Amino acid sequence: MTIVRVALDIPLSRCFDYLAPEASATDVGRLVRVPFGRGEKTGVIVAVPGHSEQSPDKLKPVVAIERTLPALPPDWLALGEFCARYYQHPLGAVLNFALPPLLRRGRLPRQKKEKPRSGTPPAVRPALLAEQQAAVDAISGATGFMPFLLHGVTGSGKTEVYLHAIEAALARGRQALMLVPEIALTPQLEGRVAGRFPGTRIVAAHSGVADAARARGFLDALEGCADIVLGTRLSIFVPLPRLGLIVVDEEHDASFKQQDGLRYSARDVAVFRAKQHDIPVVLGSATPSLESYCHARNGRYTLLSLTRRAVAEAMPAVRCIDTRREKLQDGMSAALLAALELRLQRGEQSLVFLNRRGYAPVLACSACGWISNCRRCTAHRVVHLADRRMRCHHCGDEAAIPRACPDCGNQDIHPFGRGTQRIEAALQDRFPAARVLRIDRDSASSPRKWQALLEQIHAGDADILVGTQMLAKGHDFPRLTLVGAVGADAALFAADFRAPERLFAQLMQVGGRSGRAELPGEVLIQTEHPGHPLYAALAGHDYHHFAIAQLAEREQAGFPPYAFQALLRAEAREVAWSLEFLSAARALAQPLAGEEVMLYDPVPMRMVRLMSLERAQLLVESRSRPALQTFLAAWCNALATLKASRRLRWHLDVDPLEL
DNA sequence: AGCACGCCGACT
DNA sequence: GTCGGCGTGCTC
Repeated sequence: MTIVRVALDIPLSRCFDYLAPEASATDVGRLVRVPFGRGEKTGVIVAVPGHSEQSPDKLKPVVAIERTLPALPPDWLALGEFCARYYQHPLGAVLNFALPPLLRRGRLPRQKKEKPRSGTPPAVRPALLAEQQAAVDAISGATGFMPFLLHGVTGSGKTEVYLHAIEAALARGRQALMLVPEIALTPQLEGRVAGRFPGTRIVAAHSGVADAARARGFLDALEGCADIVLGTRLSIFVPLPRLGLIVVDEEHDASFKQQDGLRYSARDVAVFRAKQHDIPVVLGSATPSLESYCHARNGRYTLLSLTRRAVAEAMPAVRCIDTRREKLQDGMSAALLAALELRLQRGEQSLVFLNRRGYAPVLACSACGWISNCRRCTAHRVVHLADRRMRCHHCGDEAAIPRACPDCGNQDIHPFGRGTQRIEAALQDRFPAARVLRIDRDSASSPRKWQALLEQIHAGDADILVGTQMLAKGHDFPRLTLVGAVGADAALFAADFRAPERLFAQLMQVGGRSGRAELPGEVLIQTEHPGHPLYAALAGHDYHHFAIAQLAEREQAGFPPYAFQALLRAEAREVAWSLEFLSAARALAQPLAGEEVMLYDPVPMRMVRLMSLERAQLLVESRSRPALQTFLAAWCNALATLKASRRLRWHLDVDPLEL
């Protein structure tokens, strides 16, 4: 009697065996409907083992094996098994996550006639600079697994390198996979790729794609008829039998790391997958993650550099404005205001960058010390003057702005600090004739509104943009010649050891928005630490200097990438319960952690309360990834047996981005 | 995760 | 005497 081993989407790491009289080894990778408990579930056949550990009388027969779909290939299952092992997540849950929702439910997309893509002639291929050509040659010439770090300054034409490398892969009859950080960036990229490769089947894979289309794309890729898959982090799980190249654009971007469920890093999984397929992988960025840069320096990755802007133009002039001696006007220095005025006179656009939306981050009573705290989170409710409400940016808790202090009745309550709305209002007040446009998650709340704002900017219907990091990514504003950064210092001395890395990348990215076309750009950074090495490196456009200094600090402190980390987090109604669980988990870990694994003490999280749950975490660290992996596997096993683990929510985050 | 079983408090 | 609370255990 044939036995099939099935991975099911339940929070258990083991698989379940079933009887399947007509099954054979060719059914590995097929979806299967099985009885489970009182009901039925859909799972994936991961093996057809000769024997079962389970006593034969306990084995139930499968309901049906889905044979109209092609079986998922062994390498796809192996990818899932790797993720399950590495991220300590149940295999069934990983495979379920990797499948498009429609297939997950055992449904098939309606066979859609392939709409023939217009046979427009390929878009013109701009001539490559020598550096670009060298990068393309290196990537296309790679045989077998080879990770590249493509470090290219803003405007150096990284995308052109990707497209050439993809072209070479297609010419060899292979498929290409390209990952980008955000959905918002895929449509324009899709257009560019489609224009470049007419006659190829391009599949978009991200959460914005409708269920049927997503399943269709998945199956097309699986059957080998899709040539290029383009998408966000989840597209790393699209099966590609002829895969020949993986590209991860903006590889430093935090959105490649999933922050719930299967907490995987699509960038890291991409490298694994390239190794698995024995193909090259290109990680591209103007500000590479220190992890990738470290690999490039120690020779594990090949560094490809694009140092020159493809369109002949200078890098923007970056300058610090020392705000220590000055009385700021609405948070802005005289120098910044003068620079804005100059752009207004010249009819050029400016951008004031400030990573804080709302009017003011907090409302406070001057008499009794009352503060607009959120009822559910350890956070302040932010003043939104536009709709006269105060709102928590973490949980959405909101209320009307009170006329008087809720505690003492004092009418003298004030907003403190400033956000984009306040800067917008101040600028409008100061430059009444200027068209000030605010771009943040409030003003660009839907794709339609975002699109409208973009069109407004491009049409030249805006003089001063006030925006958050939303504006930093992927958009060109030809008439933008000034970027002013306000309130950047906050990240300089933040508790998170990755904060400087993020700040540098962010300022580099937002600075890169200025000075395209023939107009030279200028970046002004308001700071109380004008001599800080981070700003000096930024002014010198010297990523390497900054990165090397940061790596030295990290090595000194024993932080990643010189150590590997995992975080056990717990959340409960009271932080004491979370801490109690973590203490028990730590006790359990003690005998499992050898010399090489370091256990820290459980601590409340920096923002203890979120959505009425109080959180704590326990950091585990090792210089050796294998040692950490071995430990985590054993620990996870033990944790499952801990009965306290069922009374609260907990999860393990391997390679966490935020501590 | 679901879903049963199972043993202790307030209700017709 | 029952209804129902959620602690504990199992699912091939």
